Amino acid sequence: MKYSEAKEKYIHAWGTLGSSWGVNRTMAQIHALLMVSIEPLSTEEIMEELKISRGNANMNVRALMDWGLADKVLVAGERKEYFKADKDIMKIGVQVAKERKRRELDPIIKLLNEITVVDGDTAEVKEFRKVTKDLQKFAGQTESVLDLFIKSKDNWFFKILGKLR
Amino acid sequence: MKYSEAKEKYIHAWGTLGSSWGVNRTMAQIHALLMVSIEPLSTEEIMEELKISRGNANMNVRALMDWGLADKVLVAGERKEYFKADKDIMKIGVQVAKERKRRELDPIIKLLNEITVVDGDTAEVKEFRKVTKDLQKFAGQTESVLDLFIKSKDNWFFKILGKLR
DNA sequence: ATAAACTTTCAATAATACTTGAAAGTTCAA
DNA sequence: TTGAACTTTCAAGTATTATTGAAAGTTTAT
Repeated sequence: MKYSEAKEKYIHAWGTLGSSWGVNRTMAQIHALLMVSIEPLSTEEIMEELKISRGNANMNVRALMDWGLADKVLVAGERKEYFKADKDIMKIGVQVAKERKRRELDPIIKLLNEITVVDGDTAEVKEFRKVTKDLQKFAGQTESVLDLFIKSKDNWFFKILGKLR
Repeated sequence: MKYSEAKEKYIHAWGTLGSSWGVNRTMAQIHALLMVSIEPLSTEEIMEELKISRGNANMNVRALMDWGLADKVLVAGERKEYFKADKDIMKIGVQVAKERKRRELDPIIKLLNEITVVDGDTAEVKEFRKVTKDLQKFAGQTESVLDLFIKSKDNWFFKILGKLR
């Protein structure tokens, strides 16, 4: 397969995957682009490559930096800002896990803590309490796993997987 | 907290969570509703409770069944269909993992297999190959973990977690 | 066969999310 | 200070996705 074709497919696919992961398409595409480029890219270059506007490029590059998935790179003697992505896939995984935990799991845990103290003792309320307590437990376990993953310096996750098989 | 308030918050939150998980809001809300109700619910009851149209209720109930998260229940002597959700949170987790793997991971693995055979040996192409191979490896490992999780009869995931801490 | 009870479909509409591009803001060298 | 080089903002426009509701389809009892 030709490089240009492969690159295009890859960027496109990454965008699609991103959208089913709560990350918007363009942000995922910029990330994909930075992942495979050798040199850091400027906003101009990103705009050009992905055929997007300046505003869009700017917003999504900032979002990537928010997520800890891209960094500014200053080139000596240049005013322009350049951007690069970390290419270590495990680090990316950790970053994404961290962000999603913060944005999604944490609020859910907070909510569950609030609502499991619902008053009453009708069958309905008992059932509600049972279900939400189960969810709370599950959320707690998930949190523990994610915390371990996030804090892991090396790759315990897959080391364990190796032992299991 | 009053039951009605707690229930409302819970359904609302579940809907929000759902949307950042690739499941649409209404589908997640119907699921939340079925999770806490003691009896199976009819389309009418779902419409009433969530203030949604018949078409919407019907479509999303079907989607839930597609995902394996809800089942039809036939009540003797009734024409109407009723629906219930499995309340075992681990089973739900497994179902969701299964569906998402099929819809998201599988296509990515397929794509990576295609594009890692890109031809050329410029620095650019070499980098591309390196990055996509890493992704391929990561995707493969993720697949293995998911498969283990999906096939697990009991809860190995958290048993191991227990041993780790 | 008919009709009542119920479910499904789908074109139109509404809601949401994304993108643009030009104007405003910032920084810095001279 | 000025103005050129660059970045950020945001209102308006576009695209995408979800929802409605009425009509068409299906099933079952009689």
